[in-house]
Amino acid sequence: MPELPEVELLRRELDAALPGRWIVGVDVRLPKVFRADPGLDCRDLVGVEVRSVARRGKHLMAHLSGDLCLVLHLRLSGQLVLRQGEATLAAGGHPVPRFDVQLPHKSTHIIFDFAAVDGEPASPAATRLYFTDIRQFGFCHLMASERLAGYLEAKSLGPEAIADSLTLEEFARIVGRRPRARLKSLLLDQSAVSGLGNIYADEALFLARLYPQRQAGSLALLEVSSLLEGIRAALGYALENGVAHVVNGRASPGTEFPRVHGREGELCPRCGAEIVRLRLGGRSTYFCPSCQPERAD
DNA sequence: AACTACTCCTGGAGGC
DNA sequence: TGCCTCCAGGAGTAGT
Repeated sequence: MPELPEVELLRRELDAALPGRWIVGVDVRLPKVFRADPGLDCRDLVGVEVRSVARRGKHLMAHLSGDLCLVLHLRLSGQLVLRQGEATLAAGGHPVPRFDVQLPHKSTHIIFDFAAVDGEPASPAATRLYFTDIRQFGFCHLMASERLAGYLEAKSLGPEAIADSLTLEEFARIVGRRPRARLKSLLLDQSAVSGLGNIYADEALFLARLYPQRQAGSLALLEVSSLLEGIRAALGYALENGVAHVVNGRASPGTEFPRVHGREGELCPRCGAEIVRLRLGGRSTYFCPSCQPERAD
């Protein structure tokens, strides 16, 4: 599912391709996925220029001319594909359906049309951004730029999981604030640290050799440090080497990343023990019972 | 504070 | 083949 690495890699592609382009049309095919603040609607996007594409946690923010901002959240299965004619200029988010299929299709809910930019032929192939979401949980939200800070504030997002500014000292403080929380739940809580989802939370705990059900308050400082390193390593690996490929809760065969998530019954790449699945808060959690023992020795 | 359960939704998998 | 049930999950909310 799109988590921080998927969203960040998509952001980079969009930020390389969209700024300077003007929106000339918006086709909202599924109204519930397009939200707007009072007094605004999708027609206000026509004639607006994209200035930059930013990210906070798993939220994408397109900063627009006219003091507007479009916030996107992909949730479970959202994806964005930017096409110019047949060519794909940017694509990311949930890998299903594949990025190279014919667009639009029945799960394409919003289409943004862009005008040609300077240097392109007078009538270039149409440039379109397709918002697709099989499960329809993702959304776009149009608001005035000045409203963005308040909007994000209301989400109570914790610090970015990969920010250099997230020091061990601060992370220890965050962990210490929820002493009874299970580690897995803590990592999924966007108000603690933002950006992790089910996949990378499992990977971070595996790298840190920590049992997902450990209570946060039971960690020694060295373990808190390992956990922070595990988070950075799991996210950093995905940002540098390509994102984890997991579909319907199963890791793709033949891949080595993710290492434990979606691999129940497979062998731990570190010690060879069998990877176990646990249901925690209604969510599947995968770990190695040998590398991540219940009690620290 | 921290847990569970439920909601939104579709598509894929497995059972029979 | 087809119908049924279950499962995947981010985040919000309600209840305990």
